Amino acid sequence: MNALAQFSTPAIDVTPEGSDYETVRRVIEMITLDYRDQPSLETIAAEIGQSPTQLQKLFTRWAGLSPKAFLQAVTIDHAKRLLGTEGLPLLETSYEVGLSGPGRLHDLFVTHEAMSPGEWKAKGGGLMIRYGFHPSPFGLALVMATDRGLSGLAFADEGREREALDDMTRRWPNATYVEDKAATEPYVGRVFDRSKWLCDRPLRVVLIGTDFQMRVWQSLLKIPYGKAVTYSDVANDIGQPSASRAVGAAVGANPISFVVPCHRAVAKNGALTGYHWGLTRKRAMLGWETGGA
DNA sequence: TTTAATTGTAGTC
DNA sequence: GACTACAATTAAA
Repeated sequence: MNALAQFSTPAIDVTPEGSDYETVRRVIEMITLDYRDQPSLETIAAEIGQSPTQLQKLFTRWAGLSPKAFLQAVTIDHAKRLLGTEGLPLLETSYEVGLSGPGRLHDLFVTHEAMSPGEWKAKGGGLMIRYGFHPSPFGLALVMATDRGLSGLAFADEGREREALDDMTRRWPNATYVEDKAATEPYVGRVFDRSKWLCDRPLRVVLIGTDFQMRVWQSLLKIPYGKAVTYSDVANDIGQPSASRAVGAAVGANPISFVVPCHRAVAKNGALTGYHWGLTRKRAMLGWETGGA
């Protein structure tokens, strides 16, 4: 229970970046939710308690786009464009990776190892997972790592750290969890700093899930930066065209969000559908990538 | 816009 | 094992 108390303490201003996202999140929420009666920047600023100019600046610094441009970047039209051009690159690319091995997957150089639940249960029963909370451009990030590589990445709103932790530990109940910020910290820098994406040393991740989920995730890893695919595209890619619904479920179960670019999967009509850690965050990621590209 | 068809998971019995 | 509810869907009426 002591640990609990520690988590529930709302960390108000962990870092500048952390609180920035909180502000940005609210802005995105407002302009996307009430797109019908498009609140002006002034209205939003007033609501949040900041001056319009200040807000404008903050937002642009964060996303690389003005709020207006950002809004446009997450519209259906834009998503459609990401989908449409260049035919079907996803389907062309063949798997050059077996179950495990290095690969140039999207723009992050990632090596992934697959582990089935059975394997996990047998071998991973006593496995230790180190975790830690770190600030990220999308709020507080919960990072989990085994000695073989990154195994989980989740997000938490401020004060909700406990929820995220529960959500992740529930997936692999047999593991031992130890808080160890020092061990997880390096991953954060690597993942959220785009300048470090191209690097000679691959990022090592460990995928834990069923066979089907693994195929889905590997498929997602092939989506290039700034592109998007539909759930049925993925379903096609793994050879089960009618399983789009199941693909959705598998995508949602992805334990390493962001690294596995689940935010690049959209519905067929271009709309952004659900997201485990909040639709707003999905929009934020997509917009963020658009801005930096 | 509502509806029916669909598939892999996880939980229950 | 079988059965059921559920999920980031989709195509069709």
